[in-house]
Amino acid sequence: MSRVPSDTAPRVQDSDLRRLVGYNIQRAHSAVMGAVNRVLTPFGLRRASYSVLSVVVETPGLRQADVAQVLAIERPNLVQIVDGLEQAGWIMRRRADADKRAYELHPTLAGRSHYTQARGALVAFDGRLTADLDEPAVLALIDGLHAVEAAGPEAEASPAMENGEVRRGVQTP
Amino acid sequence: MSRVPSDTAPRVQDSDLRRLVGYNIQRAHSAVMGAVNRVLTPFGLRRASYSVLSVVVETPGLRQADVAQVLAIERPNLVQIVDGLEQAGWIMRRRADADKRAYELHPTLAGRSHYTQARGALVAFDGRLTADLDEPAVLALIDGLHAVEAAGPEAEASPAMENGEVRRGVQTP
DNA sequence: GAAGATAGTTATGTAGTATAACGATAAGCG
DNA sequence: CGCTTATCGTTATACTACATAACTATCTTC
Repeated sequence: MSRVPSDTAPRVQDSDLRRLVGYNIQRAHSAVMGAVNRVLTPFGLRRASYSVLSVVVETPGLRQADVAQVLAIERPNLVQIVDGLEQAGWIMRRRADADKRAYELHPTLAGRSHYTQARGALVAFDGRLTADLDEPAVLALIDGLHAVEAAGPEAEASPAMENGEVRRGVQTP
Repeated sequence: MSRVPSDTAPRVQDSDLRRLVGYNIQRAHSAVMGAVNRVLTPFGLRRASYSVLSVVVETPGLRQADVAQVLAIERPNLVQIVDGLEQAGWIMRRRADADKRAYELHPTLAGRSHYTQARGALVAFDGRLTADLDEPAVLALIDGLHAVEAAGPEAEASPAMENGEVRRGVQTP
């Protein structure tokens, strides 16, 4: 070891990026999601199917479009997820009497039980993620993430995109 | 319109998921990253290439493997990113005299300038993401994300709890 | 009853990321 | 020294998540 720049301190070479909330979200996301999947895999679930099962157990009778909106996923992608959950016997599609196009989603008994078990494992894992934080810090973290999520769509309207065009090269690296 | 189950309040149907830090990270991530890309696109950059350019400007002379490690991306994926940045004239590959296999990455003058401009736009956008939070809240958010990122890999080890583990954080009733 | 909107579905595309394996060079060890 | 093993950059490839267009059946509206 011991080559290159300054061999003194363990300098962090992404300190510029670390000031960006978005970069920290991305790093935390990629550091955590693989592990979440590995927690859910033994239950035959993925992140998306777990979240759908959660919503269906929590609020039975929602239609697929409602679930898609709640979870902010596209309806086409929801179809296969619901297929999988239904074939596993954890939820049921029931035609809505008010609207013969729509399906209401209901959990089965097995689905409720299975969700409870998976949730136990996932909540335990999630708690370990924040083991180094006290409770106010965890609440501040969740609250901050929620605020960022809410601000996300609106923040990209460029209010102060003054003068000069910056683009020079036409590259796309 | 107005057909929902109980038409009283705008009930949140993912409250069970909202207690999970991981879920909030995922939602914030998907709410923000598209916008980040749209901020960077006018500069001919993507999230990954921006982060590489940032590290190369901040710490010139790192080798590709070092950059990959700093950014937690796989070396194969770094190759095309460096290709793009080099073809755009923003960074250079320089053979390391100590190791004829390795390339040291250095920013060009144009690269430094371009990075400064892109960073301006991105920092402005990132600030808008947290416009609803005061500064302590932003610091708590970043700190919490960093803690989660650090805990991520270790948190998935054994479901078998070792000795007295203090369970803090948010629990389900 | 016709026109347009909506629910679920199918097919398909794209971006991000991960893995295996290769040639070239380096480092370790007899 | 010569052999083995490890590392650097690279290529090719695969998989996952996510997004869009368009179809059908039905609903809504006038």
